[in-house]
Amino acid sequence: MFPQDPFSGAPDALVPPHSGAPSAASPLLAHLNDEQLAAVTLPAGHALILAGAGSGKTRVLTTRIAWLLQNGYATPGGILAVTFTNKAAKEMVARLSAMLPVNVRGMWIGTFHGLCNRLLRAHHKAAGLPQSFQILDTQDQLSAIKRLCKQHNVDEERFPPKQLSYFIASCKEEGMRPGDVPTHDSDSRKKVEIYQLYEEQCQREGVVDFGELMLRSYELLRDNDPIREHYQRRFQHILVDEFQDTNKLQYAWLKQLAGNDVGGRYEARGSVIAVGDDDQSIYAFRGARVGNMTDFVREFDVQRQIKLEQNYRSYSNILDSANHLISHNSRRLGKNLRTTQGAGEPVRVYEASSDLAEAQWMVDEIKQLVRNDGFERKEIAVLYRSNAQSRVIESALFNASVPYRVYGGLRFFERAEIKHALAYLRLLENPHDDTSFTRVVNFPPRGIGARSIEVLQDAARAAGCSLHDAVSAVPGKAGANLGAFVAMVDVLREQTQGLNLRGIIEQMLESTGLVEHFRTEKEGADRIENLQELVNAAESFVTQEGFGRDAVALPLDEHGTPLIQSVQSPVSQGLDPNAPVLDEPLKPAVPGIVDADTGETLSPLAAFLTHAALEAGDNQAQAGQDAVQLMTVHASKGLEFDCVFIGGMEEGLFPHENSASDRDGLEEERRLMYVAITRARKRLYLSHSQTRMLHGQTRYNIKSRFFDELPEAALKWITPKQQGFGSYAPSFATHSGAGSAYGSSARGQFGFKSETFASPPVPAQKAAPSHGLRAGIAVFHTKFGEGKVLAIEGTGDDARAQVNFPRHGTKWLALSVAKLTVVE
DNA sequence: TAACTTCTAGTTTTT
DNA sequence: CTAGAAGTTA
Repeated sequence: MFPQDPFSGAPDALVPPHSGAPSAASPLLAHLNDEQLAAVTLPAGHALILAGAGSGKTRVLTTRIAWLLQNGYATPGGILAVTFTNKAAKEMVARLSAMLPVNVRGMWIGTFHGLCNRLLRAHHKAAGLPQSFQILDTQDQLSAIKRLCKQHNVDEERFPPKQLSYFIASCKEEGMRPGDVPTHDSDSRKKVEIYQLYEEQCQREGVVDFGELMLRSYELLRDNDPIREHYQRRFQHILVDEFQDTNKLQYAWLKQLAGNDVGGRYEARGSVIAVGDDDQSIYAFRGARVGNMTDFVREFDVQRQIKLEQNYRSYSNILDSANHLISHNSRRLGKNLRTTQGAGEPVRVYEASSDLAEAQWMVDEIKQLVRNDGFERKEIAVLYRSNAQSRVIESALFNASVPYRVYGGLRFFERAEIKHALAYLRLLENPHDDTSFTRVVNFPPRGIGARSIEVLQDAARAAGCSLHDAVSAVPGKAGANLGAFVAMVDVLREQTQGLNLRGIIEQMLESTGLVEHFRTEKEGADRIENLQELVNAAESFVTQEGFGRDAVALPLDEHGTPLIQSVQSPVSQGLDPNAPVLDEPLKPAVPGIVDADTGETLSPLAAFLTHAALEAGDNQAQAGQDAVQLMTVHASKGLEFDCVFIGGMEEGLFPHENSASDRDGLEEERRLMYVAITRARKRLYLSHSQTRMLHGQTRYNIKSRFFDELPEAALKWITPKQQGFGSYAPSFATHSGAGSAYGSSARGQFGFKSETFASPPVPAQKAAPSHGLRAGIAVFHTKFGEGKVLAIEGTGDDARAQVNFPRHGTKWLALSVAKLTVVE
């Protein structure tokens, strides 16, 4: 059945039967549908699982692992499961420990970055890093680059640090070191030069950024045969979640773990199972390559592909809408979700006159859903394409006293006061961390200004040492102040020797004067509270899972042979699903990260700092509250709600104007819409608005093209005929007032407005163009003044004109909304 | 050094 | 419009 034995060299006992009915008697496999069962009990070999939204993907992944263990096809140590987010990794661990009464110790389950971190700590020597290297987050990386630019007199106008940071991150994602980056002009040569300098700086300071974490561990595996082969031998079963989101480097990393390039031909040892959904690929903009899915099938010679198309989440009106929409994309692997649930409520579509009116409608609707239909507020989500849209909705909810929660703000470990505290802690670990040094050298203020720091930096560069070591070279008062700072940190380091993590942090908060500083600040109370929260976070980090539970990387001897043989204990032992679950608390008995060469463990402080960098923490408090959930569509991926509102369904917004120009961009927007729709279980509401405040200007948007790609039968337009009155409705009158152009005839403005505003399922009246406009004529707009019509497009409500205004540039205006008069 | 003013740009984002 | 950054002044 298989062209080559994928398990060559592996113990026979680990090979699942290539055929034969799975033991359906197992309670593990109960309640799985045929597709899921097939995926869970896949025979050895590589496989691609196309898991549609709401098809029980996580369940399949975890059950697969449990099944492998239970049947003795794998040992915990032979399993590596990789995800993108900490949340997904945690969920997998949680579900797995609920399924198996055995601890998950021994399995490598984590994010790409988390696993890379573990690998690099264990083999830091081979990777050329200090054991307690620190991790730079995006903020830290940017400030490191800024510092570098200043030092090397880089013109920040021509090379904005933000752009450089993006450039460096992209290079690393492509697997390129400075020497590998093609250069064509002086600009790109300069960028590569800065990239090189940045690398040297990081190396000197003992820090790595997120990209480096991936790239360095990829290179570690690639260039170090014993280490690579050790892990290849160990991980017989590799499972990858959200495979459609992997970038080039992550895929290459997986290939290193799974097998070798043999004379241009790729031979994978273990079994790689990639789970993903090409229709939910929404991160191409940050380097994700959906193409990895087809590459995987080709390069791993994948013999088995399973589609999970049974959806357990949504009613069919919602699902039909999703299917119909996504069918407009080309280049799909092909998948159609189905459900056994009924049609459910139609998808409701609403047209508002303004963004304010749209928000108000949402609030009214939400109140009804809660009051009349008994939905919980936390089961109602409002999704939008871009963050700017949340404001109006927030204020409408606020004014109506509806509790809400906005996702996507600053996260706990990203808060300024927390970053300051962490910087001090880092300096305790590594005095040469110049990024942390500069962050807190004058915070709280201690009379060390920009001038002093400049002098210090020059001295450090001249001596080729860290800022910490260069302090003594700075003369005068500045030098004295700097000396006092360094002495304070050094004393603190002495004082905290032997203290536990909590003690270290409390001592630090005291000695550095951080808490004292915020006591005098007006907004300081919250910050002090957060610092207290940091102590709590450290406390629970030590006592809870996380620190201590993880697998120990097997130490290797100089030939790369494991010093401790992986334990081949009878796996069946303790795997009886009916066995009582041990409820002994997880103790930090075994340190999580061990040096493979020395057996040295990472200090609790270093481990906590790693944790802080890799897991920025939940954003915003009151997570448990019964509050309406507000978030971008991107942030909603992986979540589900009873009721979902998708606002701002307008051309230019969704699909976004920056993406609508090329096909790939538009297809990603469509996938984004697909993700948004499939979040809903029971009710789905779509809305668009005729006018919207954006960048301080009123924009007139026409409704999204995506409406035309939804099945008419599943939709219901609910815009009331009377809607559009009151203060929110833009007047249809011309600039000279309601009376002149249309007149307040017998028809009355009510009748007139209702027809104009209500958006019936379209083509009802396809009357001749009533606007009387054509290209070339001059028009007047109340806001923009006089302009010239360049083009007309569409009919009826969709009609819009491109007008060039001398003062405001060329704009597309929806004629059903914009106040245009023909200039005689 | 800190408070104040002016300027500018403005999708999506995890690790 | 409005947040964040850069520039300016006491």
